Amino acid sequence: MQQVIFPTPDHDHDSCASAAIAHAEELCAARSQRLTPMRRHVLETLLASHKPLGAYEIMERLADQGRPAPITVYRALDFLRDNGLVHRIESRNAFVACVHEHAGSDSVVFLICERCGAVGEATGGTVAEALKTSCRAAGFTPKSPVIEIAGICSHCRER
Amino acid sequence: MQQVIFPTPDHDHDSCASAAIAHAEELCAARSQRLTPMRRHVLETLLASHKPLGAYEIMERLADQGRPAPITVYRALDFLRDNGLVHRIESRNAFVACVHEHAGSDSVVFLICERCGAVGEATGGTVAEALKTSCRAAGFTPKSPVIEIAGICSHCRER
DNA sequence: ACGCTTTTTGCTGCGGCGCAACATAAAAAT
DNA sequence: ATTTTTATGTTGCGCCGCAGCAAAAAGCGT
Repeated sequence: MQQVIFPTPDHDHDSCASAAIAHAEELCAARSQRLTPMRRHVLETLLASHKPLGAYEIMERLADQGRPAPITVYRALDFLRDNGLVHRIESRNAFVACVHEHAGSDSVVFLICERCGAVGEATGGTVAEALKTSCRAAGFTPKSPVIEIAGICSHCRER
Repeated sequence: MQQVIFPTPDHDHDSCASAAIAHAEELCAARSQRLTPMRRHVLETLLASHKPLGAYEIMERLADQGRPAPITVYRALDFLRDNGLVHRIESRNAFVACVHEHAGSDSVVFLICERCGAVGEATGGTVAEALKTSCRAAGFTPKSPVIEIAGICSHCRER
């Protein structure tokens, strides 16, 4: 876990969100995928919160632009996930915007603060290696590791 | 991941189930917790399947003894989880009986076969260490790691 | 054995999650 | 401009998970 990205409570949401949007735009252009208004809105909503949001919560936050149906949000989320722009937090039935650029299909470790709800994302170098080795030993061919750790983040701990 | 327990398709369900029940009985006795008929039925159901089951599927499999309400199953599952006899598979909204005896609060790695649905349980020695170290580096205080890996088990791969 | 407390189970009801199936609209391609 | 593809809207439904209260069962002291 070389690189840990934990959003500080006081960082500049706006700039990091717009950077992420810019990245999403590039990426979609490069793949000739379409970052439609709907998909963009969903991504922006997640970026603005910096916390995991349920699909229905995303719906509500988009209510001003004409509240979309659940399925619409799920479809946008599917698209964003397929393109590595959003992750699903299984243990929360929720979604977060990805704040770093994935090199291919890295395994990612999520650190979920139980107090403030923030989600830190870490590229799991050592951990991924250990997992791969262990899977091989078990004759198991892994596809998508889900690693989610609940706990208390450093900012909350200091209080 | 020193010890990997993946149920072979041809192993003796009955004997491993009865062993697990015996263990559950001892453990509850030692803690003066009550392994009531309902709780025992739920545990037996999970042991008999050796695959993750949703709460509602457990319900159906108990229908012959008078189908319990969902909440009843959930309460039994809560009890069994509290005592480390059952795990929840977050990525599946389902539950599996624990087939090995946990030494305290080990972190466990679940290997979930996408083809046959079997769940291998592995004590995550190396992985757990790597995770702990990484969390410390990030200033994150971990509680309960959730590690679930989807893939293909060795038995299915050979076909 | 009796009442009292604690624990467990049953019952009713509800809200969140996730998507299938079909219809419509918008964008790309020819 | 028409056809083809892709995205969004609409309707509806099934699963998941539990709150809140009532009833029953198990432990406990006298």
